[in-house]
Amino acid sequence: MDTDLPAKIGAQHLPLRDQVLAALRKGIISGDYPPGERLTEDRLAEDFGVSRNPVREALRVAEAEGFVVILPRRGAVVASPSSATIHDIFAVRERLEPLAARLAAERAAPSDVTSLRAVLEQARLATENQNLRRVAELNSALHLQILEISGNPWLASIAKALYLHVQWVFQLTAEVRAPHSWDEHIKLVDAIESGDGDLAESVALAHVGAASAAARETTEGA
Amino acid sequence: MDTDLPAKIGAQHLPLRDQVLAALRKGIISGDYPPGERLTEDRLAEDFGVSRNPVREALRVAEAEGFVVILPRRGAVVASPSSATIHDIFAVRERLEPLAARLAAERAAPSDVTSLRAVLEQARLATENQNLRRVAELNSALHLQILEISGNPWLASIAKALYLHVQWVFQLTAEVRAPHSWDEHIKLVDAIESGDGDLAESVALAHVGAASAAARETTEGA
DNA sequence: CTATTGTTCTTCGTATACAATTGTCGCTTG
DNA sequence: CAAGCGACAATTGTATACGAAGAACAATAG
Repeated sequence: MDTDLPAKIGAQHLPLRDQVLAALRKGIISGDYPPGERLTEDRLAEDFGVSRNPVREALRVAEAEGFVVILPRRGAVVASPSSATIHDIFAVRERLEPLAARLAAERAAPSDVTSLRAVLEQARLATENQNLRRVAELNSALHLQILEISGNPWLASIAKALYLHVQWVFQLTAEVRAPHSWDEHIKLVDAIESGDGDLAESVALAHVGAASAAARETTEGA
Repeated sequence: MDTDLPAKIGAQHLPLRDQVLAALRKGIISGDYPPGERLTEDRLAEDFGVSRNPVREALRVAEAEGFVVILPRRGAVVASPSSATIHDIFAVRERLEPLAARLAAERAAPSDVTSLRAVLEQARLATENQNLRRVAELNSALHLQILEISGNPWLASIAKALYLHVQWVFQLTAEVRAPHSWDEHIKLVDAIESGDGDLAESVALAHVGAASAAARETTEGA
């Protein structure tokens, strides 16, 4: 059962705590560590084949990111995203993603646009091949690229963290919504290429608004 | 030279790392640890009278919050907020604070409003007494209370972190701007009390927009 | 049968010790 | 005299050890 993460990462000389943090995030998002699961330091240390120190540091960051809650002297448990949490996260996203789209439109270099179009093209191919997993990956890549192009590291960092949580919830609810966002993504890239900030912002708002509504719909009953 | 922070905090049974984190944040914001300063773990451990472990965990969180930059195998240095950083932070704040004001207006209970008015009254007294430091504190308290009233913990957490950075920069540039925001704060609380989300949002936008412009003005040359 | 108390056990919090790496200073050599 | 090489010192990365606090469970008394 030993995950033996150093083998996975390869010869990269990244600090262990970063590898642990990445593995922990992945384990939580993928559902391997389901919400409410107790995460004792010893257990994680054994799972990852490291000592408790890197685990502790990773847990502290995971707490700051909202993936786990740490109770003093009680240990860490995987957070349980409620429908209220989803609602709150989307409320923030509805403000930040449009801002990112606007900034991206105002700053995008031609190379940025070609890069976005490349992702779009790959997504089209993946859609034809019914490879939903790949489509979801490319959707994430598109959003993350737009955040980078915005040129605002703070905005990118915050929105990225929120996006991770959205992916987590979608994973838990087995929601996909990949085909639906297809047209919207094209329009979004078009708007960014045009350099029209207002247009990009409104398109992004409609896009994230639709996703928000869909998320509300699927999680409201939970 | 020993800060001896446990004595300051008192009999509170908070984990050491949290006390270290708070002291570290305070030291950075106050300017005791100026931007660019190297923060070796041993030095901080000695400054605070604890071992390196709590320091390491605090540094990790401080890095996630953007107060320090950690280079692998090179150690931590206090971040150096550039004018671009200020610009980026305010760009995000201009979206989040108005959202918080809107939500606060839509959710505020009468007790919340009386609490806000109490802060406002204290601020008025402090202004009369020329106690600028106290006025700044109360300004912070007002903003933080509105964030809490919004009822969105994610929004509150993110905006709070951004606000800390704004305070930091204002501290570094010796900017005060306390009297200016007086009228705006009254209008903001009025809007929240009225329950008009649109109004509260627009007032907050004008408020943070003014602060943003002032910040740009003072830091642009730096 | 239930409630309360005492004990045990798990788990965290902190400190100390050791290994690995990197930057720096000095020396040598072209 | 400059440039490169090597050794040393300093600092981080990781592991291990010990002490303390809280929770769970069992036993006993009412």
